[in-house]
Amino acid sequence: MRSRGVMELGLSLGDAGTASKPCGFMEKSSKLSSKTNLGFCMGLSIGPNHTPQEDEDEDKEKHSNSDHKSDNTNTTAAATTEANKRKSMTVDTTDSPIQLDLLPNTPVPRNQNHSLAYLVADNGNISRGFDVNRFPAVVVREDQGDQDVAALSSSPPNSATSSFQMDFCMYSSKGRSESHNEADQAERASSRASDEDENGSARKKLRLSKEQSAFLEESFKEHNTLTPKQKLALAKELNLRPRQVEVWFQNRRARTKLKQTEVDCEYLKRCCETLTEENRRLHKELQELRALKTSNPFYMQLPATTLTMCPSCERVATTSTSTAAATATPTATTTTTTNNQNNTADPTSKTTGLSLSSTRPRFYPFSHTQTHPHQHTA
DNA sequence: CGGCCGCGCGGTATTACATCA
DNA sequence: CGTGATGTAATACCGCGCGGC
Repeated sequence: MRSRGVMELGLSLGDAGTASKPCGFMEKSSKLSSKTNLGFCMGLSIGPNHTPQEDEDEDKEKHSNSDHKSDNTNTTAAATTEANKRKSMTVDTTDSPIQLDLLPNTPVPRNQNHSLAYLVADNGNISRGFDVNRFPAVVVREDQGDQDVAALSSSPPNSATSSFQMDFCMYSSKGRSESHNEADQAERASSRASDEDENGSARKKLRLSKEQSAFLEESFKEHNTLTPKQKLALAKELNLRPRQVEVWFQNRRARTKLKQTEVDCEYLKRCCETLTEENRRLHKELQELRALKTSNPFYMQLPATTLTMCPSCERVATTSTSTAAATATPTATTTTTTNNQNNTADPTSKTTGLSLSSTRPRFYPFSHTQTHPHQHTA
């Protein structure tokens, strides 16, 4: 992991990025599955079982072969080659467990028009839908002559999303908006499918299920960047492609940063307002003192230390030796005791690491006296 | 030292969904 | 209630820079 982009403003978003427990998300699978009717209870993986070492090897292999390369490809030729690679990879069943959704409740299938023939629920219902975000259609569908799959598979070889368009599988959509009924979703899915029939290059981008998002969120709380191993494990756990997991984390980091920037902007805005107000107050105070000087020359003959400023609350106060002056000029002292609300919660002093203290007097020859115009609770 | 590779980030396009008139 | 316009969030991609090898 790099440290380059880590919270340049020195802010922390709570859990994000604080934990360093490796593969913490691995511990969450059971938890998540139990609390959210996560659908994938069983996987019929055609490939061998994976040990961590195998995952690592697989990771290496994928990186040497992988879809990731295309993201950094600058030439069209290379992109085309990579797209072809990816397309061919979708036939590889190693990473393509057939998922059986065992949810008792029957959620709304998202893409009902995609074949449901392979879906088995524990109550015996044949139901569910395919999630185009999941496993490769070719594995189970192409030999069925499914026209949707045929349409999907007809993506241009140079389409950067060709493999993605073929990624789908059964899934539970229980968490999705309940405002959409089955017919709705089927209709929309059908619409999408027909769009693809017309234009095979249409990008297929469907939202992750709530379960998937929640799981990713939990993982993000554990660590906001992923090692290749973690990425692989997450992808397997959620039945997503590693690239999807990677992209999700990238976007999640971007969202975090954006939100933090907004918070910082608010902070700075308030600081600016506070300082403006303080500046105005000080100007006013200065004018009053000047007026006092001209109207009451004797006042200025008092010792210089009679007007001091409290370093903690930054109010001008009069000492016992200036009682007469204070009494004579109640306006001045009243004005200067205008409370600075930010003393107890200086917005710049917390997580931002920003400090406006340099804009304020740092040292005052101040000593609290009995005539201090206010009380400190500290 | 330069090239390659992997990765993160900023920017942006695209899509899905929500809200409102 | 249905529908189109609009806004927002989510997902995905591209290009670039950086650091390690």
